[in-house]
Amino acid sequence: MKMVALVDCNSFYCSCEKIFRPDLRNKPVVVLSNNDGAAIAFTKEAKALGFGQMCEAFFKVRDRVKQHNVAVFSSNYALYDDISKRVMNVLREFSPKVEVYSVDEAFVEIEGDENFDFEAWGRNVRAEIFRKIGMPVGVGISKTKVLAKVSNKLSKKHNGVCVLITDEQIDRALKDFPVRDLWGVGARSASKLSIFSIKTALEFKRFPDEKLIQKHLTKVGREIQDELRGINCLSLEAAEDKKNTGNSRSFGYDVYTKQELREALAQFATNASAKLRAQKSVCYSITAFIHTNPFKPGPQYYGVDSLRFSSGTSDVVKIIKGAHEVLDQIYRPGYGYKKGGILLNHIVPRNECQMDLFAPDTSDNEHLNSVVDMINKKYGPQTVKSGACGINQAWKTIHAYKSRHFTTEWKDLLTVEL
DNA sequence: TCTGGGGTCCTAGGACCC
DNA sequence: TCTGGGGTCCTAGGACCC
Repeated sequence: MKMVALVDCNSFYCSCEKIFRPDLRNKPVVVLSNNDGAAIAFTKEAKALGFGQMCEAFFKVRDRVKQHNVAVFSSNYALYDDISKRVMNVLREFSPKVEVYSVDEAFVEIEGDENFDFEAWGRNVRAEIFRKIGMPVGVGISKTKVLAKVSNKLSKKHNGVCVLITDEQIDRALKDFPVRDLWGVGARSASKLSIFSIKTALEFKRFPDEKLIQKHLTKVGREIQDELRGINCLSLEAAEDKKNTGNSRSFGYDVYTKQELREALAQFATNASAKLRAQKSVCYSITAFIHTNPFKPGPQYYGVDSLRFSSGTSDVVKIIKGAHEVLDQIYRPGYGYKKGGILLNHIVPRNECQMDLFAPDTSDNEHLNSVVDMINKKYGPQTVKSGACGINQAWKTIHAYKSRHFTTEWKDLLTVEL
């Protein structure tokens, strides 16, 4: 009997911060988005105080945060990524089949006969992850991924573990489960379903006209319906290489000069090309964009364009050059730019990459790139990079409340005094 | 004052081919 | 007073996810 578990971390970003701040146990904690613009993660204590509205502008709640003594952190993605990897490694001790679905959750395949105690399995996973990492997780177990998602949501009310295996267990759970809360059903799909008087997951499961579902919700909706019926449509998948990758940021202030945009895009190109090399891939084209602040009154401009490389590349020098060429096309003086970014497209594994016989310079400077990657791995990200990225980077995102890189930089290692 | 960043999948429709 | 039919590939846009 194969079952699927969804394991997800509770208030992941906040929990990462709390690992290194035991004084914050049971205290309200909030983590902010880039630029410290909005609150994006909350502990249950913070939610109880009325925080928890996704993307609430931070300046609006700053006074209330102080008043309630809420701990505030800027987002520290280097820390969260590292904690995530550690959690996933513990999961792999429990099953060879683990699909990392996002930074804070994973699907895990469990095999067991009729006598297997799935509940105990879930409790064990929870205890181990907390013991080894200090991360609290919820575990939902059922027959399919969609049902495991439902089960996981219900686990919050069942001390962190929920098992839905028999038809009675499943239907009882689906009866009170709003269809909008199903994985894959967004606001659009939910409102379409309400036309057919489908409000709960059970009504969706039992809705007989599959062709109608296909027509309005496409194949995606049809498969969700099947998964509710216990039919596996969405199999567990091994981690695959990214098909697109990119890097973009809001700037700390409105940027007017092309020189600053050149620096920023060079930095984004540096970050994205490192991701590409880490998965041993190359890309065939690059897209760059810059745009003004859509929330500000006044004239708006959105500039975007792409270019193709003559051959597949992951060379940071070529990718920066590409970003700058696109910038030359899209830059319009006079605007205050709030955000910029780049995307790398048409990604293929490096060993499947075809060379262009007629292009003048097709060879990546592989030696240079690998030495740079090696140094940055050993001494920390950004130890060596192109001068095109600039030195001061005044445009950079604001991070006023950032914690240290406890697990990824030697200089930030936590010291404990006894 | 501020309003994130990084992805995936599906479909329709245009371009192109024979 | 008609101007094929069938197929593939690519892209833009929509929807959704965390």
